[in-house]
Amino acid sequence: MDLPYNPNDKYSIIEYAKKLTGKTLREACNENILVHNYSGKGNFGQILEKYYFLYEPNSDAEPDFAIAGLELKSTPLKQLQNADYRSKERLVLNIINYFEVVTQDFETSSFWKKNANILLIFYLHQAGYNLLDYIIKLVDEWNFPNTDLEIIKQDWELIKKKVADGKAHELSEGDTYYLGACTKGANASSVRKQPFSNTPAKQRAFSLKQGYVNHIIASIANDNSATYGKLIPNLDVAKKQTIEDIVINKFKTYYNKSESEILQSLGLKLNLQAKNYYANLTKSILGIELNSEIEEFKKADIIVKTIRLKENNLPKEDISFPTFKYEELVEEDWEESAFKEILEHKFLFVFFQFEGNHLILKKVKFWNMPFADMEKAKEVWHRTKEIVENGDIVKKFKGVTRYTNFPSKKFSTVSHVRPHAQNANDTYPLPVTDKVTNEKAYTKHCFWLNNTYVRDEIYFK
DNA sequence: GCATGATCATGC
DNA sequence: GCATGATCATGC
Repeated sequence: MDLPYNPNDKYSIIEYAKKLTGKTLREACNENILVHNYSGKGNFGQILEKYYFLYEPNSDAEPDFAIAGLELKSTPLKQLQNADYRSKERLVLNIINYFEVVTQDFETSSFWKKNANILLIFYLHQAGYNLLDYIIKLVDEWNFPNTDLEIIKQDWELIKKKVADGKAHELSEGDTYYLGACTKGANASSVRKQPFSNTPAKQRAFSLKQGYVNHIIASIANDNSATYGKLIPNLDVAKKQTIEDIVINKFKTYYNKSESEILQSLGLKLNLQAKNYYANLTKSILGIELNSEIEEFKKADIIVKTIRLKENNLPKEDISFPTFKYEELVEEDWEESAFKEILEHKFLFVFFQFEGNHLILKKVKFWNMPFADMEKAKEVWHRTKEIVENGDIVKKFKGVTRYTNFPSKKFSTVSHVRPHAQNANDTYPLPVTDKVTNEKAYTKHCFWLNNTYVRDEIYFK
């Protein structure tokens, strides 16, 4: 069959692909597209392959254009209030074959064979639109810069090691920096065997973190609106030190110094009242300009939390997360819940401790939630969902309705649910009317990490 | 002194 | 106007 491009020539493929820019699938493909019978997630890509590139979708280990060595990926964008584009999600690459990965080296791995050179098609996802009418915004090839590739290789090695240790079922996206092991499959019961344990493991795929995809988007779109400072300046450094090594080394210089001593030795004057005070202090210690973002943190979706410990080592406050909408919570499954999504991130904790009125830098710690604790967080989430579903939020106690049934600190060592609102009248609608109050809305709440959990499982470990 | 509920301040 | 990080108030 005659193709409108040469599938053996990378530049011919890219040139043909770029004609998609500004178009929808409906506009770019012939009318056969109207009888497509692809449904469910991933069908944008399948339609693109069959009706634009004119080959049958497959699940080969080879790149989609094998001779040209090019893998085709289409992935959604979302648009921010300020009109900027961001990735709507992580970029899912090939499935991790647990039996195969432990026998491979990175350079000859099936991951690298398939994904060394990717042709990316970014389309704007718009709620309520037929996917044939999503507008394709950006098209270009992507090659990994060598410093990024070094980190991706380290991530790949860590995933391999976890499988080799018989812990494929404990994999988490938070384990790694740029390359994640994300769940892939219809639901939590999509499991498969692993080589060194009898415990079935969830099906997972290699994926690029959302923050990394944002970096790709900015790079392809030549968007230089944000400035970045690097922790890792070049490949030599990347080969010798991990992100973690570099950050901890830089902070170590200031361990056991007070905030004012740190500011003084950095020659820094910061507004203590400013909301970004701690973020700026962190940047300064890491040698990043205050008006710049930390490139590696952005790419790895790292969440930085500054903790102030009391003299007895207990964090002064619990850690809050964004409020949840009751109506959305009851529609979610744990696996794709907003709470789990946050807990799957890599965190950097910066610990200060009070000595009288002074705050002393004690240590920094990279952390992601261990598997067993994630299971405990899941129980808190399930209990919360159940309470909302049953309209069972408000509890009568001694005739007074000032308590809720939401899981408190007694329910779990890991997490609890508390208000997080402007005031008691700052509410979200309830999917089920509360049985006690007959109210159809309730004060905004969120999940919190218990301060005792932060002390025992993050600070002391 | 902590758990729980409530609220504030800043910045986008 | 609201999300986010931070903090306060009360009662046990």
